[in-house]
Amino acid sequence: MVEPERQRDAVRTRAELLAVATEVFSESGYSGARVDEIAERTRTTKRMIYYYFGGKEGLYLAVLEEAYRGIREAERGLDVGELGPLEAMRRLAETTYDHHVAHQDFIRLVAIENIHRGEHMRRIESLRDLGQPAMSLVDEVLARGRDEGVFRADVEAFDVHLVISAYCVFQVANQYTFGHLFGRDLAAPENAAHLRGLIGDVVVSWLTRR
Amino acid sequence: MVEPERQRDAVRTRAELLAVATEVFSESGYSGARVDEIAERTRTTKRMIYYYFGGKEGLYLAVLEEAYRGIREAERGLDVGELGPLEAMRRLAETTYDHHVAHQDFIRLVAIENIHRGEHMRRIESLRDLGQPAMSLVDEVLARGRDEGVFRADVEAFDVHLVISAYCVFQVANQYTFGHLFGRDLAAPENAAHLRGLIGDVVVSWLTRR
DNA sequence: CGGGCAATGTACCAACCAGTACATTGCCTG
DNA sequence: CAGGCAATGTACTGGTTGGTACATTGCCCG
Repeated sequence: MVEPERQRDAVRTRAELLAVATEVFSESGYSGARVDEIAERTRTTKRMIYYYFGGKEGLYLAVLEEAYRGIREAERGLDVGELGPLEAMRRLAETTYDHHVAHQDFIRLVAIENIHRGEHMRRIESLRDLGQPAMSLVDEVLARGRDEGVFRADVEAFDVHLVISAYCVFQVANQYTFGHLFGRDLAAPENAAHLRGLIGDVVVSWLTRR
Repeated sequence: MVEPERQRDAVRTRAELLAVATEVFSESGYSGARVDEIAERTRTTKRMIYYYFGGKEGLYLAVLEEAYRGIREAERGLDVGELGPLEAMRRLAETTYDHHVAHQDFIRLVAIENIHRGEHMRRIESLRDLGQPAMSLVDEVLARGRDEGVFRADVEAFDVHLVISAYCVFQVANQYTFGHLFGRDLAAPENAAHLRGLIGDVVVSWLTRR
């Protein structure tokens, strides 16, 4: 049964504002984003931004929180339980790569938030220690590999997660400057397979005990 | 002989504007930066920004060009000729780490430029293929290691440079969000030695032939 | 040493932009 | 079905901000 297209729908209005705001903030940064532009791209008006989110900053906070929530959701879908530690770790790294490439808006929001030294993020309670689940997954695979004697024992999960994140975030976040400096396009489809395999290789050969 | 403090000094005025603008743009981003604030932090007035740089964007372009020029200068100081390929590569990675930690303003400018999809950078002729020198250094060490049989032969200099850059840039560029998500401070001095050694370990164990 | 121009300062403007006062309308509940 | 409130629209504002018109001043060169 399709819902009748109501003229008034608080949920839809709020959701639409949030979706458009995510786009605009991610395109232009916090200061660069225009409240009027966000409203214009919506079926509603600027007035509603103030009604639902209090103001530009409140809207940005909601965008940030929602974006992180979405990422956490996506992370939950990952399961490497049936693989051996070596292949599991490779899968982890390469899936993280895919994941980042598929969520460029989110990476851009994170970059923007870092420009502002994380001052907004710090005020969102639900984001505290949000990284834990992702790191637990790494830790699990790492521990399994250590027990089986295939991984070296002197590396922490945090370090592994850091190396993987750094590589995958950089791909997206710095694609324009890095690409220009070296005359290569990190986002070009023909490079994807190689770049994807690269982080797998790096992590596996780093962790493999010899 | 100390120069007399002249009241008028085109060179000094221009340089001061550029230095302050670098700070302000790096602190607040392109849209967030205020022309008036830049002028206020200077011994001169806003008028001079338009006199020397044409406008806000011209000033930003000059900041970007100058920042990249400074980095290229710094890179030239690096010499790993007397070291064996293994130690040279480690030195390369760890020095890059030091270098990025020491030039956070620059990393922030790069992040800002990426938010704007590199549209300003593309218009600066002197930045075309500026990455070449840095990559040549990596290539040299890599080739030496391959010849001596200590490095694997299936990795390109570009890939190595990418992995190192990604890790080092991430440390600085994402310190706020990553630090908050995991309750760790990437910039804390007590973590520096470990984080520095980490990228050395990763690169060396990745490249080492077994 | 004085004319002329580079360099600088002051005061101002018009557009922009986040935010709001006030009116209105549709939907749900009793 | 009607009354009340959540939800929405319109029109406006005051401060901000990039940019400029016009005046002035100090330095260098002939």
